Amino acid sequence: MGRNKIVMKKIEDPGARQQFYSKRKGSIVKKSNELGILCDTDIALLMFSPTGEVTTYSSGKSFEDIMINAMKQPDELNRRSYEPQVENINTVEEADAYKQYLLGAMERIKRSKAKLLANQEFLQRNENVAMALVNAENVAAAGNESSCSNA
Amino acid sequence: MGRNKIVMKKIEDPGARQQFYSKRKGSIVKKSNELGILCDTDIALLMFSPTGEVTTYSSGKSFEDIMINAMKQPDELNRRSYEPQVENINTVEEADAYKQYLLGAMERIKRSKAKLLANQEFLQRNENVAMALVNAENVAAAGNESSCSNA
DNA sequence: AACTATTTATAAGA
DNA sequence: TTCTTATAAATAGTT
Repeated sequence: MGRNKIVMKKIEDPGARQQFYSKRKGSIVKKSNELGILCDTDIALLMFSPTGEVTTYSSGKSFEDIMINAMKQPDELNRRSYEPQVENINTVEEADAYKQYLLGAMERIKRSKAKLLANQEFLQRNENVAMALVNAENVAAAGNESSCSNA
Repeated sequence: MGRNKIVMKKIEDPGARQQFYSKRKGSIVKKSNELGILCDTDIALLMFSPTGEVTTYSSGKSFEDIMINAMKQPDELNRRSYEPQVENINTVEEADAYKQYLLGAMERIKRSKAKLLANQEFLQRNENVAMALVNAENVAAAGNESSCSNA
């Protein structure tokens, strides 16, 4: 959208390419932000500049939260699963870095799960107490007596 | 860009919201594709529709390849690291699903690393052979003799 | 899904 | 780099 139509081909001049990238990146982030707000939905963007600098954008939630949710869903556009294409890891160092990331993620998920289990147990215990109270109430009602307990 | 300016606020009518999402999603994917081509760079998109359907787009490489590369880089826009925000996992089942994903990723990365190490050893061995040949060549040259070998 | 009046994005140029 | 402006594109409302 400008003085001339754009030609869909790599911009060879590095300066012009970087300039183009900066402008367009901004608009895509802007549009994504609008979409996230107007549709109240999760959007995640990840882009590399021509010089290798990473930009992420995520609406509301963190980028990885959105990723985690996506892993639970089938994918509409490209049918690939979210499996690492390991061909793209070119050195043992890169493999190790990714492994470290995964180990960290595992550790966090382990702690998270422990917390969830603890919460579940707590809720279950509360439910048991509630059930006991309801039963006691029923018995009491049947006997036309009433009693209250906060225990 | 239309008959009226847009109001930056959630579209409450579900039908209108879904329609808006479809239109805008298309343009963001289109713009991202253009950016990927014109700048010859990696772009990854992940969006949820208002009804929870996931769309991903990735230029060239697979979505997760781009993710893996991004994990090796500092992030410009949002300073969050790519750590799972475990608050977003609400059930033990979700935690287990994500754990299974991570275990799979670990396994694949392990195999990838083994392959890389094997390749490195192979290259190292070849380099040793090459060095030996070069040395032999130098010795031969010093003695003004020449010999060829394809071994 | 198609049509347009308008708004928005943006390619070139300053 | 930032601003300006002519023009291309996107798109809101409508059908």
